[in-house]
Amino acid sequence: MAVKRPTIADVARRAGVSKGSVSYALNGQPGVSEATRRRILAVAAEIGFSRSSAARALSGATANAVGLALCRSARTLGIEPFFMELISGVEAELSARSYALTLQMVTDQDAEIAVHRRWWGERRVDGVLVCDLRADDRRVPVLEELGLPAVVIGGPEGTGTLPNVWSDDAAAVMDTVNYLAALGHRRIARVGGLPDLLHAAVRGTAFTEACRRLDLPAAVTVSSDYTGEEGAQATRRLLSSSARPTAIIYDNDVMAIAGLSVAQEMGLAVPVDLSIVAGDDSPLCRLVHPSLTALGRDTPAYGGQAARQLLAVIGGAAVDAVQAESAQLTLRGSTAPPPRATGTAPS
Amino acid sequence: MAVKRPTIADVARRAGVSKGSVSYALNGQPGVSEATRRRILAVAAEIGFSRSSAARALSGATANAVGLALCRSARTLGIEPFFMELISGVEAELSARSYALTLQMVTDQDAEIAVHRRWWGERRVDGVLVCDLRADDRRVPVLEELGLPAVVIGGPEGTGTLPNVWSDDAAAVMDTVNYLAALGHRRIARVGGLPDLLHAAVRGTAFTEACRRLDLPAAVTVSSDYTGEEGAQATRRLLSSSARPTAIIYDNDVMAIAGLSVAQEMGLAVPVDLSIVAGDDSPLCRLVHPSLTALGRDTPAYGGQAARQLLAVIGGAAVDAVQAESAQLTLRGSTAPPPRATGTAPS
DNA sequence: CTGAAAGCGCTTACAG
DNA sequence: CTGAAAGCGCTTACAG
Repeated sequence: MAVKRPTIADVARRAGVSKGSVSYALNGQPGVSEATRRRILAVAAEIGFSRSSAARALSGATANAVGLALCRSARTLGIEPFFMELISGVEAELSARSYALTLQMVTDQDAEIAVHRRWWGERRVDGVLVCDLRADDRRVPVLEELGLPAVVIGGPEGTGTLPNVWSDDAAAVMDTVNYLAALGHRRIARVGGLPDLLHAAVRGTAFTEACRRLDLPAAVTVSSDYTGEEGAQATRRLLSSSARPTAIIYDNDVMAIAGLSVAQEMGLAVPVDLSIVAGDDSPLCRLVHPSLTALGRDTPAYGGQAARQLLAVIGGAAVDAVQAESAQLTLRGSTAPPPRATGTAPS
Repeated sequence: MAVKRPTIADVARRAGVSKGSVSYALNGQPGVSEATRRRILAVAAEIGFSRSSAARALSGATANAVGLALCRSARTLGIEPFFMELISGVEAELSARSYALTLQMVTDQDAEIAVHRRWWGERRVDGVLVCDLRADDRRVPVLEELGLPAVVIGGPEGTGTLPNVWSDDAAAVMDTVNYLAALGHRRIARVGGLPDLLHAAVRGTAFTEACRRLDLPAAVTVSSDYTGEEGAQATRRLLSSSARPTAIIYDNDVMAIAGLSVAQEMGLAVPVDLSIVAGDDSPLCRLVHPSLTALGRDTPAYGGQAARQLLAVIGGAAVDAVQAESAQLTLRGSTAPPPRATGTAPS
């Protein structure tokens, strides 16, 4: 038996006040005495009243919703812990402030832009979060033009006038290279992510630069799409080359796990013959044997930070870029000094 | 520079018709000539008009949104491909019909019920999807009472009058046990999920029943919370017991991977000394070495099915339970006949 | 501090 | 087929 939804008029009638007073009481605004406010709130709670989000949105208030469009396939999203952890963090922050999260999957940047335009036209969301920033990202100017509050998760470059939350990926990669070099590795390779993504490019540049500084030869980077398949394929190629690397850095956890399997199939022991570092830490890295040394950070907290910033922008605050903590290297069982036999002899 | 959002009045003015006509044209309803309809749609497209979702919702139409509350921690959600794949499937179906997905994380069933009540009161969603059905699930009577359209992902028992999408978990488990028994395994154990969850209970019962029919001794089930930690712990316990199982069935993929690592740590070769079956298939199962034999199904399609059903309920259709395909066993490298030495001698 | 009223942008009977 | 108008449930100036 469907229940009838109470409206603000029901509350007003039962409390013996006008609808306006109920609204003021609910919004915590002046205009009602403390006693009246209490009575109104009690009545509202008693009859289980919630204000219609549609009516609130229509009368000029906000939609109380934030949008997130994700441009990855179902399979990639499923297997990458990163996004779900990010979403969890975002959502926790939003729901604490009674904001809803509206999620949409898109297939490409054009579709995402269309979604943003539609959300804006429909007034469905008060603002959006932007992931996977690309070089000359076309979403940025559109959001600027629309005036739709937005926060970029990424950067610090390429965000236009939009505020952003970012972490220093370059530093994290350099730390990793330095650590491997300190162990004695000379031939370090990297399996990077989609080269179009700005953060992947930043990491790639940092990797090359770190290797150059340490005077390491042939800092090979192979690009991939973050899937296990491509991670495995890249690993096979690297390990079959004449100057086989003694350490490989992967841009995420899934590829690192795939790389570990490939090494094992090829009869290489990890970490004795090959060291592996996963570029994202997640519980997956502790599941495999040996467990993987990984670059980790608190992804839910990162998402929460972005959500807080977006709510501030929506609230009209002037918001600057926020730098989150950099990823930290957690040492586990997949890294060790290189085998002596395969070390490059000093010339 | 923020752009002004066009309203239906802007379209009406430019097209030289009334607002009512624009509405009819946009809704594909009779009341406008074909020529007028075309002109109106052209104008709407030209000025980038989208109807305000708030205004539509307020004037009696639907919210065009569907809600999903998830009761798992950020970490669990992140590492379990199942939920993100389910969400992807749901979302793909919804966005094809211009419905939004509103997502919220909750900590327990009370919180979830509160969210459902609030969504209903706010008219924020037109219906909800219900996951992780429990015995005597308290969400069911609440949704029935509110009359909020809902579809349960699970069952077939315990769904009350709510329609549901389910797959035959019992059959899948029985298939698995039969397969392992056919390989020659006699001591099969199972690492199950949260015993409160109805589908975990169904699988547990099916497992016990299948073992009984095949006259297998000691069909041990250890319960867990689906995390790698508990999966590893349960595996250690099972493999340390005097009558060590020669095969273990895990209720998801993450625990199976954790179990594989534990076996390797304990010096057991998979599948020579121990066979492993993962109760969920995902790309993770192909990443590890050996790859895992797994019970798989098309999870995005399952979510899509649920979404279609919910949209039908929202549309006022009488909707029955839908049975999705059962999970199918995909044979990979983690299953083989048991070691002969450890087989139970015929008495 | 309180009440009556306009208005947000749609949809939908209701007359023409 | 078309137009004028009421109404959805709120918020918020505006008088009292």
